[in-house]
Amino acid sequence: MADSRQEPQYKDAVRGELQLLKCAKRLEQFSTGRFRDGHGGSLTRFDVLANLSRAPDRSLPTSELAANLISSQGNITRLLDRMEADGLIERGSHHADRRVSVVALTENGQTSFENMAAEHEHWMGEIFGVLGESETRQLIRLLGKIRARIDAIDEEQA
Amino acid sequence: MADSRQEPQYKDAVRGELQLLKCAKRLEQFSTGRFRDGHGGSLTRFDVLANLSRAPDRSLPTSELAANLISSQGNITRLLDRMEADGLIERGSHHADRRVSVVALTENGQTSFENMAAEHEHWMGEIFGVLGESETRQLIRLLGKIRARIDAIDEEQA
DNA sequence: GCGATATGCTTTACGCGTAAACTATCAAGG
DNA sequence: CCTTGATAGTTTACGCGTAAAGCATATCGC
Repeated sequence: MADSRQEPQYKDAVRGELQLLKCAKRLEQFSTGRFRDGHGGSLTRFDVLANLSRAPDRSLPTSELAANLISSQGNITRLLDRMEADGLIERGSHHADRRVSVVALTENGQTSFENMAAEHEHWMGEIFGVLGESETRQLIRLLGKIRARIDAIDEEQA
Repeated sequence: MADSRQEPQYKDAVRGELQLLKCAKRLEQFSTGRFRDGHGGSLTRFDVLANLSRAPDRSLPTSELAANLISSQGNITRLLDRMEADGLIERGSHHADRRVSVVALTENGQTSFENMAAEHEHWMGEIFGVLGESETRQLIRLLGKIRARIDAIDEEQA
């Protein structure tokens, strides 16, 4: 901080950030838009369904969902409220710990998820097809490095 | 759609999407968090200030701002309401067309922007420093291809 | 001119993100 | 026991995104 020299790299860094954010926003817009038009869903709802569908008995405590989605606890509550109202999930109680509420996929939620997943995979294939396999893996690798770096910086500060 | 063959590429495509979205969300979280702690701002507010700062006389009609930010007109109104309340911008009227409201940076907004910009550049340098120059450019290139592909697909459908 | 239409912005209703305060429950140590 | 502290969820207040309806003003074709 004492030394405020301008490394040439910095300009590309800001360009990189912009490109990254815009690209992600565009992608999210694309997916959410398609989900909205087809089913009632959004990308986040899809993510919830995907997590539940992968879970051992298609159910998870709320807190584990919150950990997988990058979203705060408080938000999950309302999200699940709406999804429960739409009949995609059900909330039950944990046998041993009365604090936790267990979220389970309904039949309806499961089939809804399967339809969405198939479409979603198709779209992503169309989009990432523009990069070859090796470029896609390259992209994944670079993004991973960025993410790890951010995590590291945040930990330093803490 | 008739042919639902599973190309091996598809799996990497979905992985790529996830990685992209998570990385971007993480980055936005990082920047917004730092801006919030330091100044009152957020990444979006910063973007508004940046656009105004680059404009010929530090002012732009609302509609042009809306075009540069990826955000709907309706949202801009409230965003500018808050920023005006915070004394960062001022709204005036257009000399010829009484429909348009012209947004201008205040002194306060300009200095606030300069501080934010310096910090922001520093953070991005720290983060993207983990990639070399060539990898950063590579990342920018790949993201550009993805974005162009999405635009192309959307246009096809339209 | 003047009605139809387009444009710029605001308003409204809502989805989804955060942080922070609150409630209920559980687990541990005196 | 029973306080003390951690943990699971909910609630609240708010920022910021969308779409759609509404209002004022311009503009175009008659």
